[in-house]
Amino acid sequence: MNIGNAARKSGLPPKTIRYYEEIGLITADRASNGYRDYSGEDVHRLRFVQRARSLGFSVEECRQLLSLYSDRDRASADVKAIAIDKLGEIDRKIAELTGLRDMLGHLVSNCHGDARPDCPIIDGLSGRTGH
Amino acid sequence: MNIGNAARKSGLPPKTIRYYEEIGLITADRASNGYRDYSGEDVHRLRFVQRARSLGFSVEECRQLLSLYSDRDRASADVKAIAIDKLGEIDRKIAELTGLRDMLGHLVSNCHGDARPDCPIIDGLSGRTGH
DNA sequence: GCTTGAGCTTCCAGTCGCTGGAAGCCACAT
DNA sequence: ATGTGGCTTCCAGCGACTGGAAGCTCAAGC
Repeated sequence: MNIGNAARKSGLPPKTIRYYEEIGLITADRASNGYRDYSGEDVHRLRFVQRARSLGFSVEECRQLLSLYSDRDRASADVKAIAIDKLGEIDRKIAELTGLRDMLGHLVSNCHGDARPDCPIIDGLSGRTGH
Repeated sequence: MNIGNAARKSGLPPKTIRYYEEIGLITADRASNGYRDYSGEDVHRLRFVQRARSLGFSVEECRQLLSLYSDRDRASADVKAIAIDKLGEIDRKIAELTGLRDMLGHLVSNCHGDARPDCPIIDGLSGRTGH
């Protein structure tokens, strides 16, 4: 199967698939004409990576997960450990963004937003509290 | 004031301050020995950018905000528009991360996490539902 | 058989926002 | 005089792609 097909089936752009090969994440066979040739299993791995990436795993984590995925004898605990780490990271990120949202939301709601130059958002950013 | 001092007062590393100068965000005077020389107002701007960056504004947005910050006659509505955009972006990001968290959390809680190779996380990523 | 267009190949460069390191100048203390 | 630390410049690299150029291959239409 050509790269375009594999791209359609995996949900990854061809460029990205070539990049993954370049960094040694998922390498394909080559046909006699030099084209990359993807098997069903290759596509499976590509989709696996696509899903893992969209779940926030880094490419390096995908590499780990792929090797765990291929290892029929690995313990589920190994996988769970990685996933739990990731979960904590996501939680931290959500908390950070929520704090950020509250602060910015506060600034926005205090800004009258008209033609006058007086602006609590700018004041807040500049460190002046306005009190 | 030397760059090290400005760095301490603004909360930005010297490297970052030089980078900001390189991209024309905040440029400092030069002393006779070639050292960058920061005024109190410069430090104010640096801290302004530091805060805006930590609130999730991109460097380009900081550039806009800085020009609005320096413009005594701009309308607060101009600033508010940028901030509201950013707020929507942050909300979208939070929603995305929350969905992600739920999905990954679901996978994790279904994984027994012991020495057995059977693992719902891997199965979930590979597209097999397990039903 | 020839042309056309799409799809494939490689390689190089750019994105964003820094960050690290090397090489060399400058300032101040001992 | 010597050391130490801070300053300067420039170059390279991070992560994860993405865009573009130049050139090869394939399938279809005439």
